[in-house]
Amino acid sequence: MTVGNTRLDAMVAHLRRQGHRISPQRLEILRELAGSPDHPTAEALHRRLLPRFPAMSLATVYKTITALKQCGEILELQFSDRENRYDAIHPTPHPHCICVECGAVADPPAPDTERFVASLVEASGYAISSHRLDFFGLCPRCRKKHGV
Amino acid sequence: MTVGNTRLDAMVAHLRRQGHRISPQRLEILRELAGSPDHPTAEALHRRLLPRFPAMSLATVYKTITALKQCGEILELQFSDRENRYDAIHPTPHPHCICVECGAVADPPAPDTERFVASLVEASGYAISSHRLDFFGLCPRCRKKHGV
DNA sequence: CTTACTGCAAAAGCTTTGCATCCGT
DNA sequence: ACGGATGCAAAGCTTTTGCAGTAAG
Repeated sequence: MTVGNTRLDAMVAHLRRQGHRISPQRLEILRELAGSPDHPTAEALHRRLLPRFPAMSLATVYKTITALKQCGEILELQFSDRENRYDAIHPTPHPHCICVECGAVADPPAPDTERFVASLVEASGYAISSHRLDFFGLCPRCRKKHGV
Repeated sequence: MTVGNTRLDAMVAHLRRQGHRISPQRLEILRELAGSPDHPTAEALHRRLLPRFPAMSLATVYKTITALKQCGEILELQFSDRENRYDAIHPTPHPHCICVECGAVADPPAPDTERFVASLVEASGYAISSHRLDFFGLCPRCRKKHGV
């Protein structure tokens, strides 16, 4: 059962390489991120770790996220009307599906993203370096509840 | 010189139809939006209108934006680390280019957006109703400054 | 040992809300 | 006249920052 540490190891290594230190709290935050495909919020991470670190501060979570952003080891999905969501499992830009009812965020089976991005990059006149592709709608579970 | 009022008229009509009233301030906010292809922030709108309405409150701008959102007559580009930007000229989802240096937002000559969106909608399992396609990079002007 | 990290509390930044008054319709 | 709009100020939420103490390397 030593599989699945790849992402964790990569994050730890990259942080160390950048001069960051790995405290027990930070290690657990990274582990939680590496094992959370649900694109958690900072608060959700904090909540999940409180049992293990009853004194952990939410600021510590944010500071770790800041370090990861600086390393390009986490993707931040910004929202102005709710908490940001994070994806440290796939830190490079890719499409997301966001439920307008329950807020769930998922990685859809991405189709020909490459081609689409390439064509826009070419036509834009901008020197594109990154992108964000969000799709809003009802997730499968909320669809059932509404019979849609 | 009566061209270009189409969007303004549509916004006014839609707001009226929803029971909203059109005050002089509100009319000017709508006019400013209809004539601003630069995706202004709420504060930018406020700033541009102050000469005409020295007592206008920023809250009034936000309240008008809220009414427009309710009517689907404005597109809101949310950000958590800077002010939201608004597009009332093209209120339906479409790609945007955002300059990571100066913050400029532009509508690129969109390519086959339809096909891309359709393919993702189909594969996602979500009942997609809307989307947001952002591309980040240097705008033409900032490219020159950096010789990129 | 040096310097980054932690936890707490305060601050910051943008958007929303409450309220009295004003004004569209 | 009725009920929405305005302006001001206060509140709200999420994220960031300052600081003294602690601990990683």
